[in-house]
Amino acid sequence: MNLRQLSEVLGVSQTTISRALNGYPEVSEKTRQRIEQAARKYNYSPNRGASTLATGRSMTIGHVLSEATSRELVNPIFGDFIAGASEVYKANKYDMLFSLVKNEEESDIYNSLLRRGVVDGVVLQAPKISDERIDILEKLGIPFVVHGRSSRSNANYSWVDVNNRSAFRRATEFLLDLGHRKIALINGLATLDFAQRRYLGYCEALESRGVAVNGNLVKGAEMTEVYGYMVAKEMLLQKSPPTAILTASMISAIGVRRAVQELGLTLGKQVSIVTHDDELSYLNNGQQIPIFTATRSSVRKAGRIAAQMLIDRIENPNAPRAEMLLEAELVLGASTGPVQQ
Amino acid sequence: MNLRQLSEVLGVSQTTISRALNGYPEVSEKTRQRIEQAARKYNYSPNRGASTLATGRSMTIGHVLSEATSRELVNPIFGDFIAGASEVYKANKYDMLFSLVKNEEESDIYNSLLRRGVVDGVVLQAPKISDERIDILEKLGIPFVVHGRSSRSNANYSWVDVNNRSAFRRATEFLLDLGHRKIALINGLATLDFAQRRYLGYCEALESRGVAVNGNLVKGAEMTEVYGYMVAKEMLLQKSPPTAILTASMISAIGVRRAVQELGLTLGKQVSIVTHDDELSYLNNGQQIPIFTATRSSVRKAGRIAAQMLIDRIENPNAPRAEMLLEAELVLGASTGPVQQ
DNA sequence: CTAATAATTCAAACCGCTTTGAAAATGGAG
DNA sequence: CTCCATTTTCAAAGCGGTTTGAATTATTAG
Repeated sequence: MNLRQLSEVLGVSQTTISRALNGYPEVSEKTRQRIEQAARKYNYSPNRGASTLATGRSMTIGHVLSEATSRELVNPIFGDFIAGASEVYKANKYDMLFSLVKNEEESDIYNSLLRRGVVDGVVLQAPKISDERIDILEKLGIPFVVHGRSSRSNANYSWVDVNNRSAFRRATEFLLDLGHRKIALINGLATLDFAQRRYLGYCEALESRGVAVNGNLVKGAEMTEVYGYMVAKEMLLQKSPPTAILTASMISAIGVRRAVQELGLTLGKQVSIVTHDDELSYLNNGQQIPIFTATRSSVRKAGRIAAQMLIDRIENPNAPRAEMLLEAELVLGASTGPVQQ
Repeated sequence: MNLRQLSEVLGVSQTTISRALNGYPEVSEKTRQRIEQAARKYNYSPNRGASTLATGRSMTIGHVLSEATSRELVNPIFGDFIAGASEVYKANKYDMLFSLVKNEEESDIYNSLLRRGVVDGVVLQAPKISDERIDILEKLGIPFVVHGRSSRSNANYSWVDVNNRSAFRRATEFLLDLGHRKIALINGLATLDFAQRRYLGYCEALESRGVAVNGNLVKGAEMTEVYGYMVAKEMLLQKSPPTAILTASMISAIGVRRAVQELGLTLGKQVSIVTHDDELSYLNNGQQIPIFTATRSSVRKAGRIAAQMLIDRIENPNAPRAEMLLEAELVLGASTGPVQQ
């Protein structure tokens, strides 16, 4: 059933139907009722291609996820982030388009999505410290929102981010307070902005207490379980092993725990761990007492906020850029304790 | 730059350009070259809304993910599955549309996506033993492919699935061979088809060796780390605890491991674990020697296959339904050993 | 060199919706 | 009851492609 057919059935012009269904005031309440009822009865919804063409709006938002060219890695937080975003999209009648691209194709895809009128805006994830994508999007003039920030960019864009720096400063200070001095950081990929900020927070805390940053105790790569395991094991076997480890995600923390236990050490005794907990739905950090002491911030919430910001930008292009800095909680769990002599 | 503008610049009709770009034979190779070059130069791509309208094809495939109404849970395998699918979509110039819906809205969404011409087909994930969605899709006449199967449905649909039954039969037999008789199963949600099949495989193996299935040793729910932990702990504290545990995913296996270790037991000694490994990119099952003995099958590969099947169905609606049963490998890891006296 | 055929190119119709500017219907005031 | 202002409805013009059937040009045969 299309618009013309419905208009014939109802004996009313297509204009009137369109107006009635899109909430324009030029149609009487009585007619609107009648039309809405008929639309339901005959199972009519406007064709997407046609309305896109007529309005110039696709009612679709793009999420582009780039995978490292080397290893084909999917970010574990991805699922929860877009789950949050898609709640908001649905409420606002947007659809979500998803593209997975190799790094080197990423600039093209934006151009292509925009040019073809496939999306009305995009969400940028996992920005690098210096990220040319932001400039590309700025230049193309697509509405976009960044999940995270890009430190070196001086473009004026909208973003949602966790206060990674202060979270990791606090986490490090907490470990210092427990007497730890050899504190390792098993970070995310060093080129990513969030990892950089966490590193800065970590350094700040150490330096404020007069503890020198030891390069051997800082590593970063994609946050897999195996990576956490490998690095932790290596560090713990050094002649002067760390007594505490900060790690960038629950997944890598699980790997670190495996290494600790394999070496016959006990969590919270010989080795303390603090991680960052994105509150992934399938990976709760324990129940009453968290498994890991953690800096905690819901990535799903971040998804919701990013989605709403983007919709606002799309529907009101002249509004000023929005910024939202989410503070992480520091929750105390079973994985930390005072340093042992 | 749109088609009309490009045609004016080139001094060629719109028809010719469209044909040249879409690979029709009615245009000379020389003209085609010239047009393709110009398209690149002027950054022209056909508008999606317009071509959707003209062709009736949206070149978009929908993935609908339903979240349990009670707990807002995102399936951890989701990311890798769609990563696989989206490789294939990209190669075939399809886009991927993603909807997260509450269970009760799921039937509507298909109707809506189809009616509005938003997608050309959909992928159905996590089918239940008895799943009305399959009938809905059948009735609507949308091309679709199921990731998994629905045992009670007698509809004739295309699917890709892991041989869950034989995988878990083999895994159970393997544990029996090691002398285990008290073997627990920590399964996925009992309403899901894959969980049912795994349960059947488990029962088959036990019964073939004359071991009775003990209802206290079989549980199922969403596969989170915490769930694995809780159930394992409870079971291991029974008066007659299991000596081996089968679990449905790496995530829950990690929870089981936590319980085992917390009770001061050793993996592969007092307690053996076999899990199913979907080969998630961020959760490798160890390196040289797998952490867990596991039935292994790449969910990313399943995503690729499902995508290709669906594209085939869309482009060739009369082709017979396709079925693909992937056999899981049984890989030996460090989490299993002979039963202890 | 012309006629017949094949290879290209073209103008126009169509896909289904939104939206404009004009026309018709309704209501209120004089 | 007429006239004017206000509501309500309408026909038609896009939006930007694809595709059909006709017209043009190039090629080959006679």
